[in-house]
Amino acid sequence: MAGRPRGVDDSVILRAAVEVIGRMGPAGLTLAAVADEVGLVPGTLVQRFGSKRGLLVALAARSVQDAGTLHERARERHESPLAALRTLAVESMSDVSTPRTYANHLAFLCMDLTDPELHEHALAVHQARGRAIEALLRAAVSAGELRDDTDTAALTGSVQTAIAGAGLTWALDRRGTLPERLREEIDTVLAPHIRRRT
Amino acid sequence: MAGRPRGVDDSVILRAAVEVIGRMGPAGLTLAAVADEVGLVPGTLVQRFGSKRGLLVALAARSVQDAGTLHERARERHESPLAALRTLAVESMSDVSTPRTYANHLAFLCMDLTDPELHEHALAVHQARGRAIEALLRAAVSAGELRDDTDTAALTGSVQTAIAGAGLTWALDRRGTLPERLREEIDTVLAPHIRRRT
DNA sequence: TATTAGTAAATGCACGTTCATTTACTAATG
DNA sequence: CATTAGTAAATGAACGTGCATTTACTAATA
Repeated sequence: MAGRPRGVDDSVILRAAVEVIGRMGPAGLTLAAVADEVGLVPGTLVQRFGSKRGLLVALAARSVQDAGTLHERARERHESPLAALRTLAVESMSDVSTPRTYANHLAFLCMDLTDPELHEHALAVHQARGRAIEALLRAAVSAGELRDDTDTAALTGSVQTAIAGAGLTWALDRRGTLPERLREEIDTVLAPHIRRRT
Repeated sequence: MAGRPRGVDDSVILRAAVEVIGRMGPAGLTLAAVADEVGLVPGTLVQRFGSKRGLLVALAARSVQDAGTLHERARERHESPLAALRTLAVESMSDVSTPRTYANHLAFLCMDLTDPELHEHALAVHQARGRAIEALLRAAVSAGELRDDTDTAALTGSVQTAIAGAGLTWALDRRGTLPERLREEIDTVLAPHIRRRT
């Protein structure tokens, strides 16, 4: 026997939480703020997720899923592997609109890093992205976009630190747009391995 | 004229605050925690810094000073410019001992980024480091360690994102030590510009 | 003794959480 | 078909806690 149907889906609540984090930062992520965003009351969120921490765990779990689908989509595109790589980097930041938004999301990520269970999820996201990047780099080698002697594993690490560094420095100096900065840094890292046109 | 002398200096309190941030993260940075660390009582800190935010501002101001002196020291060393650059990067992280510690400090930095006044300080630190890096890069060109045609301004940006990225990815995957990771990333960025031995 | 540093207790606020109650729906039953 | 029982979702008003801040007081110097 079904009871009263849910007014808002879990996914809507989690999206709202992401929104709140971007606007208010981790300290502003209160159950009241999230509940307000979706037209519920704080206690309801506790009942549905068990606790505030339960909501955070659900949020982290969703991030892992998202990272996976992002990977899928990037591979399905019919662009060149390197173009797909740049797109992947930019789209993985779809929640970020301003430097402050990025700073808030980053602060939240850091908060996760101090909690064992949440760190597991954050690491999973990071590794999923790493695998996606390396797959695209390999494809780029196969497609002749990168030199044959490219160490794709090492280059993957460089690309990831470039992406992370671009975001953080952008949050600090606030120059230009994030997509610009990401593309710049990625291209700089890739440059030595780009295959010259024959 | 002067009344009762202060039992603990401001600098000691600020150092304690840094310590607490590293251990507990921004959320754990309470006046009680800091006061406890130095053997005072929360109310005293409010009286001395005006408010909790006052303490944060003082902390940010001290970071700006520190960044400057770090620059000075790096230039005074009798090492090669590139060696000094690597040392500068490592020593600018002297408060960081574990990935978690770094994550906590980073989260605190991000917190600052959402406050206009604190962001000013954080930006000043970032720019001071940028100037130090560029000075060392220029010196490296003069000393023949880097190629003459090196675009030191552009390379400065790359080095800064490499440093930032190395820290963040290290906090995520927790592989190796931070100094190792920093040196690795910096060397990768510098590699294309290193002058071959004659 | 005048002045400043420090304390201890009190205040007020924001937050997560709990719980009795109400609402909205489904599934039996006559 | 109309009615009733059953159930899950949501509410709103508590409650307790942890925190920054205030206030009245004490301690230590010059």
